[in-house]
Amino acid sequence: MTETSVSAPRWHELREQLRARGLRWTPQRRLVLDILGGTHGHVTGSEIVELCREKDPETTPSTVYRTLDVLEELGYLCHSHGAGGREEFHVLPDAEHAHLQCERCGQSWEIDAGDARGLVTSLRTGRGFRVHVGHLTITGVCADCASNATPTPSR
Amino acid sequence: MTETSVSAPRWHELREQLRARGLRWTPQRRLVLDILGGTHGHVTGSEIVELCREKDPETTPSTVYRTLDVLEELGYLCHSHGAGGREEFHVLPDAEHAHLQCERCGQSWEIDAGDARGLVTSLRTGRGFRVHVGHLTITGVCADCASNATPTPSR
DNA sequence: ATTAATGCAAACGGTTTGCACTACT
DNA sequence: AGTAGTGCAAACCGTTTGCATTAAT
Repeated sequence: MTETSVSAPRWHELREQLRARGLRWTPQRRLVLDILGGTHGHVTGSEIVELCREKDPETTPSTVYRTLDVLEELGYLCHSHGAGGREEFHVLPDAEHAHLQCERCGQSWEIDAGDARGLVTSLRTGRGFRVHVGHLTITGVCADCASNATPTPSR
Repeated sequence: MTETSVSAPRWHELREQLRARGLRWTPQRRLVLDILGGTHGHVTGSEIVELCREKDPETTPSTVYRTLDVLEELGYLCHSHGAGGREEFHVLPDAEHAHLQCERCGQSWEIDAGDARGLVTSLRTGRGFRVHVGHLTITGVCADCASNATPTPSR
């Protein structure tokens, strides 16, 4: 009942969802899902490929990307675009959260939707714009970097 | 399009800034600046290349990108990463603004920093995180698309 | 037996780089 | 004259695609 790993219990769900659509449960898909279950925040596509290769060096990028597409269609993931302009995926959490990313050190944190609530509701009531919170990445400078006051990198 | 562009008056400033750094004022840089002066919101790097080519078909991508780098260093521009993961540049406005972008229709709007103020201050006081407002792109669904209720595109 | 999914290799698209040449200053 | 900037072509990197093959159903 209690989940030590997030991915294991989700396999069942996923297998069913795949079946329901006439799609298939393959070792490669399982691996990707497994990797994703072990990640915390964002991961870029190529990082996922990398991680998969650590477990199975045979892993092919195309398969991984295709799997990510499927997982996103099924609503297991969503992707956004990070500071480097690369695709970043993250497992959909129970509550959608936004991301905070430091431009200096590159670290990122999740912030819960409540932190953004004011913004979200004002945009919705004011303009009818529905913010996709899970897609929201806020960049800036984190507390550590701000106090260490390193000169801003040019790019 | 009437060319009461914003760029002309800025040429002087820019020339001086370039000179002050021992950098040079070239026709290519002028062209890029000219193009940028005629844009409103975001433009991707390749769009800028494209636009430059319309005025001068000889335009080379590398030159454009290098110019954009210089302009950003000088503080005339900043770039962020849009929905397609491509680099998006925009001329720095007097007041920094954030961007609102619709996931369905792709349109985007500028929102003034005030709209995001609650978020910005709460992150700053709560976590010491300084939001880079000009870098903030909020995605979601705009009023029109929400009412037309088109099925969400897969990607 | 079907036909979805894989693996490969090649293509792609935006961006970057090395280098010889050009042209601002 | 000196050196920043240009143009070209090739490299790059992450991602995508076509196609023949494999394997889940």
